[in-house]
Amino acid sequence: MFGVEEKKEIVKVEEKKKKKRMGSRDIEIEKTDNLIRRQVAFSERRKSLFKKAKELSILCDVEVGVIVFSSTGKLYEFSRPSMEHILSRYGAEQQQPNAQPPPQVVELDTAILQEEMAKLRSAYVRMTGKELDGLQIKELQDLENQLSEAILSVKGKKEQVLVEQLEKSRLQEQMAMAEIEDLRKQLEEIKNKTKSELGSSSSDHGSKYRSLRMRASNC
Amino acid sequence: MFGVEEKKEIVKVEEKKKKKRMGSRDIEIEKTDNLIRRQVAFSERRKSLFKKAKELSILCDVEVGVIVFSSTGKLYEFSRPSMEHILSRYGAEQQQPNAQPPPQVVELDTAILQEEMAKLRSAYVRMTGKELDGLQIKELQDLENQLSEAILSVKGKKEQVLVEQLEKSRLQEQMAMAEIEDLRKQLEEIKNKTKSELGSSSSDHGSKYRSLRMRASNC
DNA sequence: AACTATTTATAAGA
DNA sequence: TTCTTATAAATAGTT
Repeated sequence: MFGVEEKKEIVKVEEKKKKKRMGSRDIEIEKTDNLIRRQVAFSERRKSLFKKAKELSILCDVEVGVIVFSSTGKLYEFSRPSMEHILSRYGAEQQQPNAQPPPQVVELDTAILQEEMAKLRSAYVRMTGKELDGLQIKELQDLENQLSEAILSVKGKKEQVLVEQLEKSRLQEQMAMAEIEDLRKQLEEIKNKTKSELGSSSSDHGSKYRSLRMRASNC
Repeated sequence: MFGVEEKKEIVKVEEKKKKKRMGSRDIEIEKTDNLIRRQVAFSERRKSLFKKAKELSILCDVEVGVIVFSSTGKLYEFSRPSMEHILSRYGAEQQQPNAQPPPQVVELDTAILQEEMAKLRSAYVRMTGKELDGLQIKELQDLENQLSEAILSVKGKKEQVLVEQLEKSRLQEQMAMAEIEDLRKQLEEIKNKTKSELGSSSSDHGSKYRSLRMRASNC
């Protein structure tokens, strides 16, 4: 019955009949005139904002968090999924908005540490005789000298350890020999005592301990 | 001319004429069928949401923060005033529900790095033959073998570098000799030519070049 | 990105 | 506050 053009005409006529009603947003004007209007607007717009946020999150399958503090200080919020999740992710994405001045410092430390690490690794690798390309004769000679010193030092230490172990062994050996001697004497005494008091009983014990003594003194 | 009722009728008629176009939101339906549509919708709705948030904050003089994570993980945000301020206030209002994973992670990284660093430093220092206390004979022997290999490797590299330098020097020497020979011949020609065409003029040039030739052939 | 038909959102007014 | 209503905006589906 009525096409698009006709409808547009109707709207125009109505604009003439009615005074400007404006379901409009003339954002530029801050703080709507009176307090009542502003509070109403806040209530309605807040509701709409949360509704839009919800639609966005569901329709587009994304995560949304909205926080609003009214002029009276009251908190209103919407989030999907939890605000905790949203803020956690935000905090991870950014550099932790509230608090934490160290992150920058820590990062710097890490960078420095990594640089030192690289140098140390390089020095170590060269000490193993690898990655020597690009070194000058002088540097190679220094490296060789350092390695020679190191090898001498290691050989010295090895010798020292061996000597210490030897001394330790000898000491233990001597202690063992002393104990053996002591035990032998005790046995000798008991044997003599037994011999004099009784007739003849266990007679072959002596040879056993003598052979042990001989082995010990042989070291 | 036309009242409200008439207009409503017109709309009804148009609905019959046109197929369902729906500038509608049938939120209930998740994930708009195809990907393209969803991405477009996301872009448009995100923009609108931020616009609405801005209008709310200005018009009603309130604080608003909006955080959006797209399905690809990209972060979009709007806030008035700063998000830091909003989150700080939110954190104060709540019991600080947003965690601090970053600092912990960073600290952990630093700790790990420092531990690696300590190991590497220890290995390096031992390669220089220092701080060998506490090592077993077996470990000392392994270290010595490693150092021996390293020193052989370094000596080999040194020899290689020296040989290369020597070859380079010889090549340059040969080139220099060839050039000298060439120059000598040229001079000889000029000398002969000059001698035959003119009488006697500059006579002491010959000795100079002969001495040069002798030096060159001496290498 | 631009267009169109419709649905929503919203400022005023009651 | 809440409801109504005229109008501006937003938006799904097309092109």
